[in-house]
Amino acid sequence: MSLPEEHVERIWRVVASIPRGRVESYGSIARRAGLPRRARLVGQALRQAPEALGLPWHRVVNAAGRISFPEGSRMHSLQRRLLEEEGVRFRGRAVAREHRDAPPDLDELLWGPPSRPAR
DNA sequence: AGGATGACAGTGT
DNA sequence: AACACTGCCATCC
Repeated sequence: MSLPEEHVERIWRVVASIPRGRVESYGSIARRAGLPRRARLVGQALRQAPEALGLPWHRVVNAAGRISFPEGSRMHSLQRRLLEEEGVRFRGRAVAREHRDAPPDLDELLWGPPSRPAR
């Protein structure tokens, strides 16, 4: 089986939509691309992304908020530098919470999205 | 053909 | 917080 070009492009689009100064996890990106539970595909799609696209690949971190390249590797330091350059701060090895995707709160889980029309 | 390998994640301890 | 284990799936020997 190969990774359908269609999937790859949806992933690229989602990554392109991550605003400056914020980060998003592989899993979250996969979900938003309509590929739930397939976080690994995000990494693969990113790996084969042409440089010319100018994707903000550095805004993609793992679920723990940490950079997935090995510590001390070139890619790791590059990613960290790019993030810090756009104002992202770290707490230890993880991106500070203020830059991560907002966790769904209990109210929303129980009551559903606020956009639902009131009776 | 089949096992190892990842730019991962969820759950359990 | 750090492991260990399992699910995941395209790629690469």
